Amino acid sequence: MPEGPEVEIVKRGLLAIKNQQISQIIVSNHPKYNLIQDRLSHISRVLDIHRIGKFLIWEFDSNVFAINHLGMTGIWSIQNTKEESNLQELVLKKHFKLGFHCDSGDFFMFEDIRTFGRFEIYNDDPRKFHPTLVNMGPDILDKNFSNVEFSKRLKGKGSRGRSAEIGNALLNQSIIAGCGNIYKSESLFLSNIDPRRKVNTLSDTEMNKLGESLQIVAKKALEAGGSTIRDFVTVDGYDGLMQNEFKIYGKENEPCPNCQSTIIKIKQGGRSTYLCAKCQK
DNA sequence: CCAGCAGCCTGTGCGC
DNA sequence: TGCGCACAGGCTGCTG
Repeated sequence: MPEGPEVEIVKRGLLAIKNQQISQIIVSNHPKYNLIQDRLSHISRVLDIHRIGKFLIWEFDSNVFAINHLGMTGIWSIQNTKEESNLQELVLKKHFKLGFHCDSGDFFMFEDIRTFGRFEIYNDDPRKFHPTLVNMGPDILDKNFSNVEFSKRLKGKGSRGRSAEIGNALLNQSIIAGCGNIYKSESLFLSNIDPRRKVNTLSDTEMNKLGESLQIVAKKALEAGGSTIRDFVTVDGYDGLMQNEFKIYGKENEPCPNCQSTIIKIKQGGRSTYLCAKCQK
């Protein structure tokens, strides 16, 4: 579901839980979740929530951490439960997975339709040792984003460079963190680069331009409150507006905003990719 | 080390 | 109205 900017927006909303007193943790019976109840039994507060790429890292008291990923359809929301019946209703919802009930009455609830999401408990900060997190590439929202580091990872370690298509490489989080299928198409369009180009054919100038474009698109998405195609909403239930700003994503058969030629849709690695074959070389 | 692919899931929208 | 199919914003683990 969400890419880096959407996860950042979710994180900012969730920070409302910081330092609240958690009175009750409710976990669904789903096999992916039913074991975490015990491992959360000693926690009473959230100290902080961090984002790394599309992952949220929850930092609780008692030295407990969680790796939380929204997958495609994970949704956090803040619900009011002044009446006990409200709470019962919420936890019975079909895709309810996990919830933190606070003394204030706030109920922080995680739902996940396709259960691609995760909430896994650790006794140390997983950013220090979890391979996926340790190897994460530069983040598209990082103010100190390094084009040098991005290019280095894009080129890979072999002398011949990567043979993957750039459209696929941008979904590799160890190359660039926080980019997903939508912003992939948007930033390649902004860079005038054809998604089918092999990474090892890109010039340094093109890589730099791509690095810049990724940041421009991500920043714009963040300011627009994220993209709501289907499921994404803020924790307060608001849709994003970035989908109204798309230049290319989802615009098959529509005219290119630059040159008016017809936008095409192709399959790359099983995913839809949109491009203007005239503008993107 | 790298590229490609199946698999994990449910819901929706389309054509027939 | 119902059925089958393709598709959906992501990641992991396996193969070669």
